[in-house]
Amino acid sequence: MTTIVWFRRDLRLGDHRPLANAVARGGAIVPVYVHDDAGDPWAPGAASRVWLHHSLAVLARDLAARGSPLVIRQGPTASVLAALVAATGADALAFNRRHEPHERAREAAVAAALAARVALEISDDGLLVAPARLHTRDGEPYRVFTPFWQRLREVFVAAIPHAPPRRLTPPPRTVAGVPLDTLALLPSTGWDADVVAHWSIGEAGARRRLDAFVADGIEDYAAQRDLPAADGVSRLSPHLHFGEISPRQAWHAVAAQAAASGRLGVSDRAIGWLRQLAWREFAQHVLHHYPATSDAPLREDFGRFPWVEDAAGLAHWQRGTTGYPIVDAGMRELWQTGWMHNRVRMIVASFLTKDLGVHWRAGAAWFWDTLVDADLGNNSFGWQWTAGCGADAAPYFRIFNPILQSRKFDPDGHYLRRWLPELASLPTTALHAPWQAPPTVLTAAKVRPGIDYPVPLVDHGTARTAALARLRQMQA
DNA sequence: TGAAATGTTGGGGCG
DNA sequence: ACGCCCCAACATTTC
Repeated sequence: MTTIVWFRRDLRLGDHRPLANAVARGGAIVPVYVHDDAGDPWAPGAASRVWLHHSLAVLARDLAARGSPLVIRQGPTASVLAALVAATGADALAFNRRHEPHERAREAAVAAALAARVALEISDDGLLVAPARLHTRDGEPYRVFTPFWQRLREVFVAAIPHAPPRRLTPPPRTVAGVPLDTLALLPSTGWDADVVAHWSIGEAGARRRLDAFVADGIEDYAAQRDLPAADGVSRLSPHLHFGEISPRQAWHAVAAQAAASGRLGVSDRAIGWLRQLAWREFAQHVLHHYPATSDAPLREDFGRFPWVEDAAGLAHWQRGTTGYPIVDAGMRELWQTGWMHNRVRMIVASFLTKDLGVHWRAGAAWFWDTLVDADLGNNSFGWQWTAGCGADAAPYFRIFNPILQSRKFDPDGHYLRRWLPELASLPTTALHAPWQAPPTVLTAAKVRPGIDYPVPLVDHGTARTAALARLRQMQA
């Protein structure tokens, strides 16, 4: 009995059903990763590739330590796996589903090539609940979050996650693979060192972060989560995207912490974080049911929205030189760390799609390349939500005022000063909108408008009016 | 998981 | 003392 376990975005040993089932059944296990970007319109971006490299390295080390090394191969997935089946005489192929359109196509190709030759054991550990299990009374997919969340809480049963296997039986004959470096996931220029330094990539690091957050952070989450200067969010998104922990493990950790502190259920404050986990779940389900939404608006009337061609504006937004400090701080945090606080993601996304009128796909593409947690479901969902064309979307007219948001959520300016050192000497009153400050204040802080820090790309009031006019144009 | 525009109210300055 | 106005504070509606 030999099982091939095909690893994808489930780069962990704990709470991994394909692996746990294979171990329980007995026999040899061949862990495999197949690198196959050809033809994938949403192949991982630069930041994701960096994370993937390091996460694979950790997984390979952990698998080797348990007795069956990771086999890395590249090429068309179906033929690579077929070759492995032939070489190992495997009886079963076990893997976790993914819900991106291109990944579902890969799964179909694999099934077509191998269903007659091996048993296919397909799990869905990337989600709390399989998409087919959650639907409205009419049998339709949910398109509004609140009823989705209520139903999810009824359907999902928190179970104790599978423990990681201690020992894996290798196949009788060593299976050849390629070295990880062959995949060339890392950039040649070395920009990735700064990004990697901000994280502890891999299953053990993910577990530590989850445990630390549940122990120390979750009770303050409701009060801190919207403050980008605070260390108030879990920062688990890249670990969840790559499957270094599962959402079930995350949910269980919260529930176990509640039980350990003698509560009957999860506290109201911790529920707020589980709710965020459910937004992730919702985004995955939406992409599953509406696979075109990585590229096309869910709301079809937005198909004729008059987006603005503004290459220069887009470039300023990407580089963090819009002249709006909260926008620029966020974009620089993204560039330097591969991550951005979610409150700031909403602000920068609103600025791009509404103040500049640039198509949400341009923003989604930039995030895709620069975020270490880039995830097709979450990214497409989030951008469509902001643009007003997605599921449970903010009404189009809900336009963020970057100055008010900045004053409200970074009142002391710690976040702005951290990412915009050229403004650090400004008094807090002037920090959120430097162009409004008296010249004497700017001079004293050594800020020359247009030289040390850009003047605003647009006037928000004017830009807002123009954005509302574009909406009326669409509706006309 | 908005913000601006508009409406309402009530305290206080002032003639 | 009274009416008038201003406007902050808050509420509602509108985008």
